[in-house]
Amino acid sequence: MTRIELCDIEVVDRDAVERVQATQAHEDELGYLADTFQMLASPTRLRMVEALAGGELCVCDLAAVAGASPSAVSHHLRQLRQMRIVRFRKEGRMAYYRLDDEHISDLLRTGLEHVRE
Amino acid sequence: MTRIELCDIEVVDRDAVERVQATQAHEDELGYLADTFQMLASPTRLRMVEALAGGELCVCDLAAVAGASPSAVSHHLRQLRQMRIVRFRKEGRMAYYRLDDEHISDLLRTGLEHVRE
DNA sequence: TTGACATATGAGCAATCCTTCATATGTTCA
DNA sequence: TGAACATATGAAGGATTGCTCATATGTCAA
Repeated sequence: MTRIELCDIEVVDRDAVERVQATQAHEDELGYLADTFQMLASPTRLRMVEALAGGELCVCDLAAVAGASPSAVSHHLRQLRQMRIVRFRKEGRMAYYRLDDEHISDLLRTGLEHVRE
Repeated sequence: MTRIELCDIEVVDRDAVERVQATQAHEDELGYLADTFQMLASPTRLRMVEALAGGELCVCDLAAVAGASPSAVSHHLRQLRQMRIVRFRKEGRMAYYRLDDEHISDLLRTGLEHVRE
């Protein structure tokens, strides 16, 4: 933990700061949450997630919808899998992806509402 | 628009692809949405946003809560302002920031639910 | 078994991000 | 007015990202 630059009075409202600090999520939880939002911070991945909000799709069709190469899409899918944004099932040589849970489409919908307001 | 690599059969389920394409958000909207999620994709900014979910704070206190320098926090706040994640009011030489609307705390809550499940 | 194909993955590169340092702006108070 | 201070901002550098290209894996069909 490096020493941080601070205002001379340190904090303006010490009570407010301590109240906030008491309720903050833990470090690792926040890091994980940041990584989760990072997954939604790319237009290509957003197109993929938006497409999957309508139902499962194979990698090939995801690539067509997202306007990206199957390779790029596959790289993205691995990240989305690791962050539990998507799940997939294998059927022969095909892989069908879907959103992991309803939180993801919630995030998408709320985000769209925000940018459209 | 560069030519994209495609599976030989082009798409597996043409109907599904066309159905999805018909309902996708527009390019600029998705770009804007991606930028919005990008704002939530940094632990420091997340701590700031989480803190502001509890009420308004000045830059100095935000820096204390986020464990970052006032300079770094100010840079982040400019971005958050530009993406309409936060609003602020000036009072003398102080600046008090708050979340722009309830969508932001919704995103935070839903995100936390997702990572905690 | 062999060739074609859907998907996955490693390396590498340009672009972007997050922070620090230095400095600027505007306000308060002595 | 001038010093102190809260906040803002530009430049710069190391870290991270998103893509492409090359290649690997596993499946299907002839």
